[in-house]
Amino acid sequence: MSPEDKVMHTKNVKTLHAVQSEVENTNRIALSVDCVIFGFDENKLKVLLIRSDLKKYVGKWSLLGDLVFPKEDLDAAAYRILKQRTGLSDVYLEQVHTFGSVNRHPAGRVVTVTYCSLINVQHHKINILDNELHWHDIKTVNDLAFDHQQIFDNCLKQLQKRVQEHPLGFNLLPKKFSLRDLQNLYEAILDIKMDRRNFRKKFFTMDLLIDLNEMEQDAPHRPGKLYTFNYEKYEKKQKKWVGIDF
Amino acid sequence: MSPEDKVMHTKNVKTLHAVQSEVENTNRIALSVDCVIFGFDENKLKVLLIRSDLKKYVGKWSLLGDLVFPKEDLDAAAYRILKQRTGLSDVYLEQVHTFGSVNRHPAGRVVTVTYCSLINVQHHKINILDNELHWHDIKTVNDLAFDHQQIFDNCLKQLQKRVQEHPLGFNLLPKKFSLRDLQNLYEAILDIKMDRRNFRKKFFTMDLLIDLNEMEQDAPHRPGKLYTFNYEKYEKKQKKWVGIDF
DNA sequence: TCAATAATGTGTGTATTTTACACATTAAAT
DNA sequence: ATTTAATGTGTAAAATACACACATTATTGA
Repeated sequence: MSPEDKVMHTKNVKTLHAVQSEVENTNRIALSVDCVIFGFDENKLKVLLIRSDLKKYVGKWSLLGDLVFPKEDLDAAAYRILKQRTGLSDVYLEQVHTFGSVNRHPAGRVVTVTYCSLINVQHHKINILDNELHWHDIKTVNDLAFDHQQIFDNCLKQLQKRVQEHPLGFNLLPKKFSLRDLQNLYEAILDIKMDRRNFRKKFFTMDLLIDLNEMEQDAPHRPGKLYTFNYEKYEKKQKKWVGIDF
Repeated sequence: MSPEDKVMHTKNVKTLHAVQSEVENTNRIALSVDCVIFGFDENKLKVLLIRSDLKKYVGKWSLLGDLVFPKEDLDAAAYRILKQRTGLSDVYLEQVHTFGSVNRHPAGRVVTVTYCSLINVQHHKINILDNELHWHDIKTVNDLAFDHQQIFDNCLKQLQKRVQEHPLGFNLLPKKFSLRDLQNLYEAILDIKMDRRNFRKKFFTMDLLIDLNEMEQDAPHRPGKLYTFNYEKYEKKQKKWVGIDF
């Protein structure tokens, strides 16, 4: 060990007190969570937005968020927002990215942890009576307040990727759905058209849908069969995962 | 607009001042970044760790991190750590996840944004003279300080996934490398064995390696050809990306 | 210098997966 | 009963992934 090493090492051991003072003093920053809440309605992917609560951004829409309380876990804060704004618990929620540019918020330094949430629009339609909250077709979303456009774009991109690798999409559908519903969902999320026969074949081959032996009701034409996703079976099977491709 | 809307809307508009007071008052939290710095040496994937600087965790190893300054971007803070600890700039760095359990840090509430960095060990070997810093074979990493084991596991898992989808791995290799080097790298990261012929075929088919018409020097046996990654070509080609599979 | 060694470098056949594509069937609406 | 608009199904071709064996080359050391 060289002399410098000893110095470095000694210098580097801190008492808990020393660290506490760093943590408690000037180095603190406001922390928020912002939720990108997706829904699927009328065969369109939608996102729940609220009118901005800041004068500077009046007229603009923004994501749903709030400051994190000092004694609140990050995920808990995100769930709090969701519960507050949609009335729903037990929804799909996943952290996506943290945005922390110094000047991203006009009120001062606010670092925000962003979450992606997928909910079944049917389940909470009753809670959305006021029009400060609104479901926006993702294709029309633009010019959000703060850096929320960037956050939204980032989140949508991640959703598009993850929905192909994990069975997230079902969170956006009713428990019982037709294959047409499922395909419409994927087409809306990925913004592409797919071949109906190949799409069905894919999901049948996966063997993760339970045929409920029920039919759609009130279909304008020939009703399709209803399915539900077999989460139990999915959990059990671990996917082979090697495949370099870029 | 209905009467309720007006009320809600009005209620929700805050002056910048009101928000500023929220941001400035009690709701502030210490924020840190932690870097999981990977290297590749002796055909093993390694991670750079430092002896814990807290008495409570004395003897344990921890990731490289520091508090974020109030006027410092998150990424800038991560780069600062990297520069400080490895002497390197212009390295691969990517945000991975933010950990914010209330009790994750003994000194109080500290939320940490974690980053994954990939560096070429050769480039900085000279900088690592003191022994408070050490490269650990990832297979022997366990029982880190704080929640750093969880952070490390999370980061490794993400690396394993991303290295298959993007050309990250080359950041861990010298500019010139043999196909054997490349295969060793993938085998070390993914912790699997691969068929040499198929591995080569894969990369040749991708057509993203530039044959330098040079040979390895000082190989103990027959030397292999040297290649370099064609970033320019890679940037240009956008990958087809649809393939539901879970 | 020559034999032994230990790696590099290459090709083919098979299985699996993806893609393109068309027609019969069913229930609802008129 | 006819029309309508959807559901439901199969097959051939192409592309990709996988398993697998032998000749070649530079180094080493006898």
